[in-house]
Amino acid sequence: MPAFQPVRGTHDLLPDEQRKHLHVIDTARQVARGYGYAEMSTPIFEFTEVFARSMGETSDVVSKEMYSFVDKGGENLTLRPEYTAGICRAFISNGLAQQAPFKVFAHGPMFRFERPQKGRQRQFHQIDVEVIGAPEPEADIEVVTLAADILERLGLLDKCVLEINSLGDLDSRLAYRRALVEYLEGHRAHLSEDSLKRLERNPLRILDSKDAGDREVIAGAPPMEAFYTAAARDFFAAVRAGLDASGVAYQLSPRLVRGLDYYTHTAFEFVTTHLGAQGTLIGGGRYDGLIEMLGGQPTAGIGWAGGIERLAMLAANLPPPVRPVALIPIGPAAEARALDLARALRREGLVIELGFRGNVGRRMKRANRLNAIAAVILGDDELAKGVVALRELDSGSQSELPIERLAEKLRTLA
RNA sequence: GCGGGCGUAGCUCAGUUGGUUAGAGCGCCAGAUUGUGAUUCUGGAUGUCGCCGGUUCAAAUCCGGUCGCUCGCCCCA
Repeated sequence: MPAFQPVRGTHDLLPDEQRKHLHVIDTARQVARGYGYAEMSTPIFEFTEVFARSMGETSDVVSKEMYSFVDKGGENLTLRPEYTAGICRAFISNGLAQQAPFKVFAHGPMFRFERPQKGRQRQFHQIDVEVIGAPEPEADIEVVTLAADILERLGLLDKCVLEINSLGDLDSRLAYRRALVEYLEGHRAHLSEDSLKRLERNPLRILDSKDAGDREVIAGAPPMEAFYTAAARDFFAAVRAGLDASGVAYQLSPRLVRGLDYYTHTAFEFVTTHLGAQGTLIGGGRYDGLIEMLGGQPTAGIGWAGGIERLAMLAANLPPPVRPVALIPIGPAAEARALDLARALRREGLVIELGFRGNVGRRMKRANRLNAIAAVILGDDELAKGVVALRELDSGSQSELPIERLAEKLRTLA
């Protein structure tokens, strides 16, 4: 029988990899807490409509990348491809409008049926931050600053660039879209095949194209900012002023657009050149129309998501794994005593590893492999004297000490 | 969905114009050391050469298909 492999685009998070993920999550959680964001989770699947309505039926994610299925009750469900829609759904279903501005941090697995690539898997993981019920530019500033602080703590801020843009409010956006389509229609002959398709579904994305021919056409396109309403222009100016005041460096990217339909006003990405083609570490923006699209009262919102795999690949400052203390009993009497001793030491907060089998040599070898800081050897001789032999594995020095002083001594080593 | 590269031991990889029993390093196991790791020395085990088919006297090697990985397009975190 052939051995099973993990499903394409999925990966096991073995302890080493899991440790990196936890480092990213813990760092983000701590920084978010400092900003007053509480942690929450939503279910991994939702009614398909939650995503279809919010992200837009024509977006690539909804139209061809969702893991959708009909459950045994006949419900149309989808494994979440992103976090924002689910959190907004939760905001509505739990009647959280009273708590606005509702500020949360979340993390978890996401699912998209895409061709796997470096930094792109079918099951991947995100950290996520949302602020719902805050129409003020201060929310944009806070959310972006929070992202920058997380990146800094991970040692990544100097490896990426913050690009920001404003898509304007709904009126600005519709007016600009009309003007852009009109301009692009006049240059059809010079557009790439991909962009011709985008012209129908999501013309703004053409601004983002990497194709050389497209870029020439785009260079002559009307600028988005010319279509901002006065309110949209003021809003964006306030956001930029706030980032300046916070000392967060950014680059204006007039052609930055995002792939999901719900974005308005501020759009931003922290982009790195260290990861190949999938260079967005954190991306997000404002989604003032989204809650309403999902059936709630008109409510402003802004947030972002960061790819944990991508962040983990680059993150520095990874704390080293905890070094255990190996407890090595010799003989039946000592083994019985060791069970009790191990529990007592763990209650003291120490990390105790009991090898389950083998002679002293084998257990010492295992202790070494686990990078144990010390081995505590407990045999009949020691038992009779009420002591243990303590061997510090880095130096190799060994000494005897009374068993009741062991916890205290081990704490000084760790 | 489209294009390029790659699949040999647990890991990283070598393997000549197709030619006998497929190799190295690391790791693993055992012994030197039956109450002491790491270091040193000695010995040992481990392969459906991704899979299926074809060419050939002969295939890890050439050809086709397939699955997987990987890089890019696309998309996005």
